[in-house]
Amino acid sequence: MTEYKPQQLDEKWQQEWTASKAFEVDVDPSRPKFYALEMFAYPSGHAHVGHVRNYIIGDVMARTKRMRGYNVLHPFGWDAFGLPAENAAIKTGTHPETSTLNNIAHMKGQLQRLGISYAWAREIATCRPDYYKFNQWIFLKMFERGLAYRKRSTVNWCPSCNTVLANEQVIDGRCWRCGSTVEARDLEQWFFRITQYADELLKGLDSLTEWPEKVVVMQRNWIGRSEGARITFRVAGSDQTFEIFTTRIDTIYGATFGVLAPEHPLVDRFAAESPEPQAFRARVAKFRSLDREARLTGAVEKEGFDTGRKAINPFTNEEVPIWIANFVLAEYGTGAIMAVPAHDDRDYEFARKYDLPIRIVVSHGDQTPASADAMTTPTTNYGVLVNSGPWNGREAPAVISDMIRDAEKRGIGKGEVQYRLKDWGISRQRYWGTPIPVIHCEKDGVVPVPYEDLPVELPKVAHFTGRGDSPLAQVADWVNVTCPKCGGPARRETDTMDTFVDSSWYFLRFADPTNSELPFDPVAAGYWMPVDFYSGGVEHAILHLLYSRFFTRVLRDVGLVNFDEPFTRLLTQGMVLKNGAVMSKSIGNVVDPDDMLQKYGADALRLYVMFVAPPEKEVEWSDAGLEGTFRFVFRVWRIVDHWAETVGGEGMPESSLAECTDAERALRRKTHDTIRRVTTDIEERMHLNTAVSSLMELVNELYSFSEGTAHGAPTRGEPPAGRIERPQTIAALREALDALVLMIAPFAPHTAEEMWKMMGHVGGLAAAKWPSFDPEVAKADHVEVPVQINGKVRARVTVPADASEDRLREVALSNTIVQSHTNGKTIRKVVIAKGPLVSVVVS
RNA sequence: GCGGAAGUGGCGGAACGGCAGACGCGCUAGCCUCAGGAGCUAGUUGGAGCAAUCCAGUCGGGGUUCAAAUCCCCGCUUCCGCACCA
Repeated sequence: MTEYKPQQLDEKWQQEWTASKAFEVDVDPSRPKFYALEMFAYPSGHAHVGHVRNYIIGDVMARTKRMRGYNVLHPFGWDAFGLPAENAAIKTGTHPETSTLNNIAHMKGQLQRLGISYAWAREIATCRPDYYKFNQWIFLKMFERGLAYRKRSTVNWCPSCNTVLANEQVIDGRCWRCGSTVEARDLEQWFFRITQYADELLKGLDSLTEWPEKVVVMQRNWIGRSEGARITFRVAGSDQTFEIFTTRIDTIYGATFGVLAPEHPLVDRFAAESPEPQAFRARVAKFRSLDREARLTGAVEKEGFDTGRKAINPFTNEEVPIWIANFVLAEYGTGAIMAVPAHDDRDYEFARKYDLPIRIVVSHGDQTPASADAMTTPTTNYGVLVNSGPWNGREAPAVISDMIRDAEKRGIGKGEVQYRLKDWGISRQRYWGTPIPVIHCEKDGVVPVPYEDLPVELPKVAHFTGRGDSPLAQVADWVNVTCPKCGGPARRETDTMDTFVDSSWYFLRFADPTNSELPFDPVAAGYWMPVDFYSGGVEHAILHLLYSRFFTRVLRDVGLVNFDEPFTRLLTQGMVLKNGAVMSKSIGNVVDPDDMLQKYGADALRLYVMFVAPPEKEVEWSDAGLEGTFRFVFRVWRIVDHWAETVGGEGMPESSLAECTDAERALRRKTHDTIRRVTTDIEERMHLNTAVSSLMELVNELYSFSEGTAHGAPTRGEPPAGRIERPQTIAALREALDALVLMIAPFAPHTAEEMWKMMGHVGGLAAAKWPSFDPEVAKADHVEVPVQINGKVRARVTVPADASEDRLREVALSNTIVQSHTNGKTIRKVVIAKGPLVSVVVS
């Protein structure tokens, strides 16, 4: 018996694949393409099994599709810019570039030891000038189109990372990366106008039928479209006005006060005009800080004060008080609202607290309280309007569009759509990122760097302090330049780009990773894109995936691509836990794949990770489970080794089903049944766990079948003797073993390659064809059909698998057990159901 | 509060309205072995029975159907996302 040494097989075949460039590909319009991609990696230093689960999932898909005849692009790269490397530099003095390149080298080795079939010739790293040059190129295109712009604004500032965060990067008032409490700061920032694509990004979600519903919903909520109206209120006794946004204009007759956000522009004017400006401002300031504090802790106490000013409701013409309160958000809508306490939870809470008037204007029949005083909770559903002048008796939603039309006619408002989505702030006051390619000239202002001067390369900075401003500001000979327009003295922009810019288009770069003129060749991208199968963590459900959809549309408008959606099918893989927690260095529960490779080899590890649960589910790591799949690979190895000499070879002996014994027919049937199941489990359902279990069943069947032959099943130290002469037996075994080896290859590629050779085949597995499914064989043999009487299975009958329904009915009813149950009763119905199953109904 | 997903053995999980618990882990017994944390065979939802077999059973309660883990309604629980978005 040939000894099974997984570690040696890993090494042997990995070298072979590299030498033969087995996974490198070129554009080939004559073949169907398949683009399999896993979210690229941040080079943190070491990949743990949680990370590699994702790469194995993608590799199973890529290897399967390759054997199915597709021209498969399966590349990998590094999301190499980012704060951790810079923070490490501050701590240890190692330059971010040095540590990043070291980390990449180590992690690349890990992935290669796992046997992931990447086209390494296409490897990219975002920190290389040949990559980030095109971040800058795309930035300039966006600048030309007004999609990149600069504005002063209050931003989220992380005091620990010393940089700005996008709204998406603030979670519960804390930095997504380090968990520090985020502060507000006023800074000049660069923004990408993603809001211009808000509606398109929202509508595009409908076409993403192969994305998890959950991710689509999260994006839809994030974009947060709401239809309503913008209505102008005049301030009584002045020419000042302010606008409010509402989705419930039907309740406007119940607006008993107005509320401004503390940051609303009118607040400063009110303060200035008030008798005691100082006191006024102090109160506002309190709400501003309160607002922020409240949002951090989640303890939300609504507070506010009456400005003493009145607003005129343009529908009722009555004067209502204007308040300032912490619960109105400056960033959303117009930063001001009409408060309708009878029909809005927040307004109701506020009105009760400060004893403001409540007026019911929507009736819900019996449910409606007799008076506002009797009201205990606001009613927020649509209903019939009351106390609403000419609109009484009308009903929402129909009345809403009529009221908007009326407001438009009278010039006091208009219908409007609001989005929760904000423009994307991309400026970061850090070193390790893409320099923003603009120059600030005293005379010409903001001047874009000319295309021919790209890339603007990062200068080598020797010293990292981690204080305040961008480290780039201290590199004088880099910062001080001449203006490209006037030749006068000028300074470079010293902020760098958010690293999410890097990851918003990298999937396109893989189509043409060495292009020095353009981000990528449109023809190459046209062939490979869109990504057919994309997998990664659900933590990127909003940020990365939304930005990538945005960039794809921008590049479409620039003329580089001709499609809208970059990722056809998305799989969000679940995390791997150890002792109930996500693996992390600080908890000390990291499972290093290299330890597992040492002990069991790549194939057992790959099989285990695929088998333990469906890919999208979270899993708990188990050493015992890994032992189990190791035993399985060993079991496969032994059965192949046992028979290779006896039944191996190319071609297939003559064998018709009719000549087969029952056992041979059963094995052939199992083989084809397994082919069907494994193929659909991988390609259609993405149930990689059940694909593996089907293969285990086939192996079990092979052992049972072997028991029935003169050679027996493989046991330790008993090599099979002699040859099998019967062609039907050879055919059944060879067919089953070939199919097994081929289908296990995506999961256990090293072992499969070796077994393929043992079976006497020439040429590697990548070039071999996936076994083909024969439905005739799959349904051969007799089948046992259960017979149900009044919903309960009472008997089983055996019929040829191709028996007609009439024949099946006849056999079932003649069965003795069935007859004992139906004896003397009227048979009302006999149904032949799929399954198959005979269902008899008696009275 | 709003939105989403899900509740099946000791455990991970199977079952695209048709024999519930495939496959694996763990456990039990036997075989083999100098030995085994190796291998092979059998068993493993609960209850009754020597047994063939029977009864109950997929969070709880109703319903649709010849047939429900699966579809519908009500309730409970868990996980996840958003969270003062007007």
